[in-house]
Amino acid sequence: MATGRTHRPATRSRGIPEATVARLPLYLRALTALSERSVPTVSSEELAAAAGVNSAKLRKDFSYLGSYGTRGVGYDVEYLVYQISRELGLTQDWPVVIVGIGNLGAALAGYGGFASRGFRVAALIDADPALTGKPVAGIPVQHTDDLEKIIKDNGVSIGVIATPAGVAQQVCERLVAAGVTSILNFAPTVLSVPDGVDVRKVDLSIELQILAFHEQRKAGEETAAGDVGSVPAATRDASTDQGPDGDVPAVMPA
Amino acid sequence: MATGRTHRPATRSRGIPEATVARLPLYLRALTALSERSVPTVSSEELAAAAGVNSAKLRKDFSYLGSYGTRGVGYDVEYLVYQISRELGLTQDWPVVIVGIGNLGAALAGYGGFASRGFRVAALIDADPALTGKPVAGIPVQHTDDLEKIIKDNGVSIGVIATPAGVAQQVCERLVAAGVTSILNFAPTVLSVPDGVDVRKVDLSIELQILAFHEQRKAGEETAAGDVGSVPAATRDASTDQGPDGDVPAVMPA
DNA sequence: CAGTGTGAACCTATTCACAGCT
DNA sequence: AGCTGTGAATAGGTTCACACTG
Repeated sequence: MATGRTHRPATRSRGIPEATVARLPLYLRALTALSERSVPTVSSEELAAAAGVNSAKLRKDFSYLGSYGTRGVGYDVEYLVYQISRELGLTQDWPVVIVGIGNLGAALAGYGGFASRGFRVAALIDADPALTGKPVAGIPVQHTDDLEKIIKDNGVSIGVIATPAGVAQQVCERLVAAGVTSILNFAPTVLSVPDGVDVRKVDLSIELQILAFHEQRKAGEETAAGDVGSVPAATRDASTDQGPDGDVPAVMPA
Repeated sequence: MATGRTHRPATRSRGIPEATVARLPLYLRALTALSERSVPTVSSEELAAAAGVNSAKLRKDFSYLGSYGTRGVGYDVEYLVYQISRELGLTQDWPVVIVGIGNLGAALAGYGGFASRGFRVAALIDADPALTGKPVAGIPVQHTDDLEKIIKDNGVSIGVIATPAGVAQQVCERLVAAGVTSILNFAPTVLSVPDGVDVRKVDLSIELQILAFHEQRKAGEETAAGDVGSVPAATRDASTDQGPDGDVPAVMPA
């Protein structure tokens, strides 16, 4: 409990706001779809609609990357795909380990989203000896004892924790000690990490609770229904980010 | 432009800020742990540490709920657990359906986080007839054909989408048409929904990309120690950007 | 013109710091 | 004395609206 690291001194990166970074993957996905349909250019309006954001926000976001559009025309799809990929660091290979191969870990291992876009599952790790050697999604599970060696041999800097909450912190510490500096945490617990390590968390139960809050409110307001102007934001979608560096972001479960 | 946006105070009713709502589940989890250890009271400092936030923020958050603390003492654990639970709507039962029982859907069905705290998996739904009737995590899978009936019979207002991206939008529309007003989306696609429906998304690949962004920057800064100056966001000129000109991608994840 | 790029206004969230209660 | 509750200050993010450009 000693380290109550909850600060995020992490140098306010020059440039790109965190909220923008969190949306880049969204733009990239929309652009990739356009690219596959061989669409050559898009306007901020069209792309924004596809990504579910408003166009002013999108233009502002892109302006942080540079001036990649053409006035009167729009953005070159291929070019933007490349620029965003580069900005996100997806032009390189990111080996990832998944620790905790239960139902969730196994599902993650098989998830296609990993394979695409530069992420590669370098290893699956679990503490259960019965699993050791058994292939999950085509990858043999390795034992926790070898965690440090696996991390180092594969040059892994991103770790995914899908263990029970009770062991998440200690797994986290071993990952960090072995050299991991980014962690995606699916365990329902707050991880404390040293400065310089990023943690993002995905928490199903938190997401449901947030939905329940709004759901309850809707129910309560039915009576006070005032047909008046519709609620704002059409294509509104849930917030997303909030993930400063080493501390409490809060989003997505799984 | 064209869009006649009727500006409207989103935060109707005395609103608890969205950012605060997103943290309440975190506090609740920490408080529940304290409760189980029979700790009677906590200070904002202690609770904040357990939840991984700073104490001023926590106190401010609680102040939106009312004055539930005692100056000079702290907060009564049990009382706070109750107040937050009530605020989040967890004192009632929320039947939930999961649509798409693949690896992920099955993992979600088995996830303990559901059971606790008022959420109950009312049904599992999948389009594959081969799955129909087969129990997953003890619950028999039902066929998509019966989706509307299931929603209505169970009074479901929260739906979880764990289908492939390609069918997520249409599943979403059926859920909404049947009466669901809150959706937790695990499919990597942007859902568009009518006003009044909340969508929260959980996207593994987005999270990884955000981590990759920061990871890349860490690597890049190892050399450039002094990041002092900081370029004014505005007026940034291209001279400092890595020249994208000549270098053509070539290898790009599709 | 159509559509980008961006200052400026606006809104939301975090942090500070201290008055006020127990 | 200790700790909450909160106005005020600050920082961060979004939206507006329009000058400017291809």
